Amino acid sequence: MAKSVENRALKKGAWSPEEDKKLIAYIKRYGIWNWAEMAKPAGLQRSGKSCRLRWVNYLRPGIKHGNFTKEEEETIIDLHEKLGNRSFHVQVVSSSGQIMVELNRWSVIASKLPGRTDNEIKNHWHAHLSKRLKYDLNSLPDMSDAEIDQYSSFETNPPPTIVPNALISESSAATSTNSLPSSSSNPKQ
DNA sequence: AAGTCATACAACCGCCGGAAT
DNA sequence: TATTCCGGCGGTTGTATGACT
Repeated sequence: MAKSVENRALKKGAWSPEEDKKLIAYIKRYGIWNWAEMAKPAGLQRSGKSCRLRWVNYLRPGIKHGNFTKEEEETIIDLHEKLGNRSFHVQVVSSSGQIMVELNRWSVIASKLPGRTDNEIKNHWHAHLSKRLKYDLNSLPDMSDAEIDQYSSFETNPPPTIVPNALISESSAATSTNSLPSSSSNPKQ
């Protein structure tokens, strides 16, 4: 199939207020139907991916900007610890039966923080929280490699991962707010 | 005041999975 | 069944801004 979008002369970099207005106006009028095709009639020389990212992360209604609260940071750290793997699956009960839905780490965390986007959480994690955890680990008492080997059982007892088959309702899956296994199911707790 | 460095944030790239054909 | 496209994600990069010397 031929590429449906002309990739030449696509604009990159920061979005201007005019571009934002164009995208918002187009989506208000026609809705989201195909990111790759929408940019051109919207008057934007942007890739579909760029438009989608801009909308999802900044222009979409309800997006919260600004500093993360302590509670939000704790939520991120807690969930990041639980969702160590890239993704997991949940079973969703729909009228047509059970279907499996894949949820990804950052989007799961974002679903727990209304108004926050996965990209914003990811950036905040890399910029702040990962470093903070790193420093916390560095503040642990000194142990030699031999001591670490002696007391660790990583080979036979790897860190726990999420048990994927949490049974959730369709309505809760839509917001993903109740789609995580409870913390009590995590052996680390 | 100017230059340098560190930090924060916006955006891009590459990849993958699902849907459509 | 195979192929192609689109949406979405994680990781990474680029740039603006502030702090420091």
